[in-house]
Amino acid sequence: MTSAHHESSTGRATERIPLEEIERAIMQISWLAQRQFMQLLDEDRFRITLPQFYTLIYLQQAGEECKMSDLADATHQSAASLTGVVDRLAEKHLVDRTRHERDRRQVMVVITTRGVELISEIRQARREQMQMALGQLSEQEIDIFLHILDQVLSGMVRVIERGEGRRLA
Amino acid sequence: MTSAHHESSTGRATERIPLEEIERAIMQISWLAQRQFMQLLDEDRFRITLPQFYTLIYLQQAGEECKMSDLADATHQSAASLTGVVDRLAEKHLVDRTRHERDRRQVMVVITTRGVELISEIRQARREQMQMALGQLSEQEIDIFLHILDQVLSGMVRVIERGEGRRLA
DNA sequence: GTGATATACTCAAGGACATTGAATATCAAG
DNA sequence: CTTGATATTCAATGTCCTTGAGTATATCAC
Repeated sequence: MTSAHHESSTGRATERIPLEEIERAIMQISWLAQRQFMQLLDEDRFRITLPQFYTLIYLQQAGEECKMSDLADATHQSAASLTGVVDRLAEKHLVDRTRHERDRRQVMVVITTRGVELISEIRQARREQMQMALGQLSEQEIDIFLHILDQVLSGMVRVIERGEGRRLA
Repeated sequence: MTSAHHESSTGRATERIPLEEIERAIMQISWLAQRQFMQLLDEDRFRITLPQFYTLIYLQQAGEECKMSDLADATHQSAASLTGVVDRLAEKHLVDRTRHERDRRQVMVVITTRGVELISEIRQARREQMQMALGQLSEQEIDIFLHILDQVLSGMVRVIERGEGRRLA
């Protein structure tokens, strides 16, 4: 799995369609990104998990307290699963749980100052890793890549939301 | 988390460097790709997990039996973790474990015919999802994207191998 | 005002997989 | 034969995923 283009460098007898190549590359990047990021997050200075991290990221971007149900939807986690994730984040004082001012069924979650600081440190460490990984790309390539990544991301959001809709049906 | 470019569409007071944007986009794509793929793999017709899938993919690409230690390295899983993953794959008759012909410490793993078939079906289903996600890209964009993805992947492999080397140090 | 229904979140059970450290079996070198 | 190294598995613990159920609360219809 060390080369994304391995099979294509062999004979051209079987022409590869580019979408398959992209599928494979995204698959490998997703897996590698996940394993690499797990290693980084497991360092002594951080000690959080991927689901915890993405939950914090969402809360930070939201800028204000969130409903558990919105947080679950946005991070594509089930409500049951998210309850435990937020439990562990609260134990680490990275989030606080509060009540909705009017609707007592709803639990609100907000990132703490400590949580914001942790996210900031993690992103700095990530930036360093990413710079190592992407250092060979030209500025033009970076701009094009970014533009296409946005479109890919939009497409993926549509697909996953459709999949979740189908599951609720 | 529904727009990869959300913050950039706000005021230009704080200029974003493209590497940060790429970092964020890759982070989001990784997370979404993982959640989306988990849903697909959990369908009744497949019923395997991400670690199981990537382990099978590697075995299929290897084309022959692999040592457990090589398989662990290539898939970035610990040997202890891989033992359980291979246990469960064997229970589902997707892999077989055999002995090394000379070195009895080594356990060899090979994908079965049934495993190859499952991988094939999953990739077909993935292709359909990816086509939905990427359908809006032009052929030129696809070619450029693929080219850059390969470079990104190579860079990430270097980073993760460096990280694992540091851990062994 | 009451009962029915829906919503929001949590709990419980079970399974998968991640970690660390130890155990066991085997191989190679001297 | 001994010693050190290697390969894999085991055990304990923690995290997170699922499904289904439980509890509290809000809304709706009459």
